[in-house]
Amino acid sequence: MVNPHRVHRAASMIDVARRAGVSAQTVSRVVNDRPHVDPATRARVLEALEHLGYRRNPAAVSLATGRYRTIGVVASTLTTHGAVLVLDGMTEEVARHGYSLTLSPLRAPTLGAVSEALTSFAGAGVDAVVLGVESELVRSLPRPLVPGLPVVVVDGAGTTEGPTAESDPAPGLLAAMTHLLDLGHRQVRHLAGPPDSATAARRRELWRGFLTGRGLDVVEPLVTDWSAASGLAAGAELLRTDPAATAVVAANDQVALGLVRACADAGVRVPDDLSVVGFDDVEHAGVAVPRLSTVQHDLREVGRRAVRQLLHDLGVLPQAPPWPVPSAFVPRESTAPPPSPPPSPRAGQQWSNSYPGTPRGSRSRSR
Amino acid sequence: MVNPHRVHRAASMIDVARRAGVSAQTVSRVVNDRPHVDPATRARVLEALEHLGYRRNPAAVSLATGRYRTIGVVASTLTTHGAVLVLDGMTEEVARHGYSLTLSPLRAPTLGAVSEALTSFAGAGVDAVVLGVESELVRSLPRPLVPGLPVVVVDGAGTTEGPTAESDPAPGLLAAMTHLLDLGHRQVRHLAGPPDSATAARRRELWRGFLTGRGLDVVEPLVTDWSAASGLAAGAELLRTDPAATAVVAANDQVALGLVRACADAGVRVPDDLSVVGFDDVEHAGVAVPRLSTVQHDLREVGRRAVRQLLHDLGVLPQAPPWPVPSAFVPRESTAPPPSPPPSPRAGQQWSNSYPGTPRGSRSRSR
DNA sequence: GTTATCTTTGTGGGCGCTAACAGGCAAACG
DNA sequence: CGTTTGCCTGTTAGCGCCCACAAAGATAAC
Repeated sequence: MVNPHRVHRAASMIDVARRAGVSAQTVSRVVNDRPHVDPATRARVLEALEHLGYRRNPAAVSLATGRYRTIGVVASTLTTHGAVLVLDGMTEEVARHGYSLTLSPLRAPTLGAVSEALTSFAGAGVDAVVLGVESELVRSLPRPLVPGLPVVVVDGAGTTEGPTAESDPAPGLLAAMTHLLDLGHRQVRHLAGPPDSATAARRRELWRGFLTGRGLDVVEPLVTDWSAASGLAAGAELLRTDPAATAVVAANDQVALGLVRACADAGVRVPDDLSVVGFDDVEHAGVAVPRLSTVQHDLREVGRRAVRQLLHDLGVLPQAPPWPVPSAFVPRESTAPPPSPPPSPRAGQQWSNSYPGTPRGSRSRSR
Repeated sequence: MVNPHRVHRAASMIDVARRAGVSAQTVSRVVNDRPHVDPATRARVLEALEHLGYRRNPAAVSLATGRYRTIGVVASTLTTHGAVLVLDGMTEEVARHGYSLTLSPLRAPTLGAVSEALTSFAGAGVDAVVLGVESELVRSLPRPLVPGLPVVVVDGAGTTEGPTAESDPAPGLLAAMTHLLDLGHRQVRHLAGPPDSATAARRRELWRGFLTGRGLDVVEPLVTDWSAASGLAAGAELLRTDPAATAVVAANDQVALGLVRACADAGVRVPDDLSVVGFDDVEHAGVAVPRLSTVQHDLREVGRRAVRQLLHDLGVLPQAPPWPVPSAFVPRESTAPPPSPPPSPRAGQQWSNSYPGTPRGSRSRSR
């Protein structure tokens, strides 16, 4: 026998061609929906395709074309809800165009790990890459990241080269600040994200700019790592050291929720004693006690557009998507007027080493 | 010129072979770390590999070997935190073995969509598949799902064929129930997950079995879709229709948190008036107000083992991982003794059409 | 010293597909 | 009526790698 007996070998183009009485090339044309095939021939080929249950071998296609129809994702971690939403949006969009998504984990958020993941992708079956490393360190990577490999950085605010896939915190955050000021707040603090995060920096500077623009007090923000636990810790410290604050804008919802917890621990009522604003509008924000006023942005859309951006860079899509994706403020229950007429912005009024959890002046909420 | 000038073509084995003065086959042997290569030759090849920055072409390898070193993931949606953790664990484990993960979305949780995703994977560059569709419908798919394609169903409790990748809710859930009974609760209700979810069924039956085993009252659980919103709705209804309940075990944390919100809306204090137990121990459970007592299980580990299971099925790993992954109860603040001596289990004491939000007998918490 | 065995290396073929080109044929044009 | 143009189809030559086998030399066995 010429061909050894193989169990369950999938039908190849040759098999289909044989059955339809045409050449493999014609089958290829039909499969790829290319012109210059006689309708009758096409019908015969389609029948053979169907009958044999033909599925093209992606490895062979990739080998012949040099294209993989795959987009790689380098994500520092899937633990933040935001990253997941972006990923979900990418999955969705990618499927729409017949592409696949390949995940590469990145345990350590170091430069070496990133460029290693990048180069491993470079030669390894990926046409483009989404860099989901929200950290300033991406800036220090040499550009272009990988020659000939389109890369889009998600939320890499401030990178000079090319568009970055991100949502614009300005509309929502500014609306939130305006809302707080309209309510009567003059002491609006910030619980910032990690120092090396471009996203965190963006939100922080928006907050700072707004306050200085109105000539209001800017107290250096406490730093968190985006987590609820660090929000709790930073929140407790803020309550202890800065009793003048009547409102806090947190870097994200988890931090805001941690702060709410810190308030509960300290006997500070939200929103009666302290107004809290989050960022992201995670699912839980809408059902938390109290329901969290927050800034909403469509991270799934960011993921979708990131894919479209890459597909455009690859010449698959004629149009690049617009950037950035907008955001909006969603007022809920965690914001209210300040408890008492705001003290005139004068310094030196801090209690140091007061007991944590000291209850502060409370008055019933009036709306 | 024979070869047209190409920009930036990656080095192939032939290029490496030429530089090292050997044949491509020898390079292949070195690259794949196979024996029967002279140490000196190996060194020369390694040098050439390094110098040319060689990376093997995965498409060519796959074409030649028929293996893809890739595991496909069919996930109904990434919106539940649990699914994300499992995915994260898989990503981690897969990387450890030099495999990749490919994502396939599944918008509609229908039989057709699942088998379509499955067959599309079958011919399309994947050695094995993780089915992350937590729904009974998977049971009704014909077995084997795809001939010659190892498949592992995550949390597909009750499927007869092969091991399913899951955690065992029993230890944690039973400990939680015991904890509630020890506290003095006799009216323990359940807010169940969706009816077509095997996971939800498992938890529900564990709850029911425990109660009937002790001769306690079993009130049919209200149904949710895992979301906080549905937990809020079901929670409100439970508070309205079942005032005898002193404790509720929710299908997951989101539902539990929704219930807590419903309590806040209705003026019911947690845990003073009602004890609440969640399931999953999501990040927010630990900082919620009150901190949620919940059942913790290592979903990342489930993901890791799912991959190892598949790798074992493929003959890559000699040992299959143990199943299931255990769970444990984490008591926190949302559970306390019932507000008053539990009424004797007698029926006919329901208030119908009482006002939602009617405050119920409260007493200060005593621990 | 001769034969068997092992190690080291190379050769040819093929995985399934596509790109580029080459014909054949019909219609359109001058 | 010859030629150009367009459509349809097939041929050839790889893409980069791995498998089976062959061939050489080195070593061991007798």
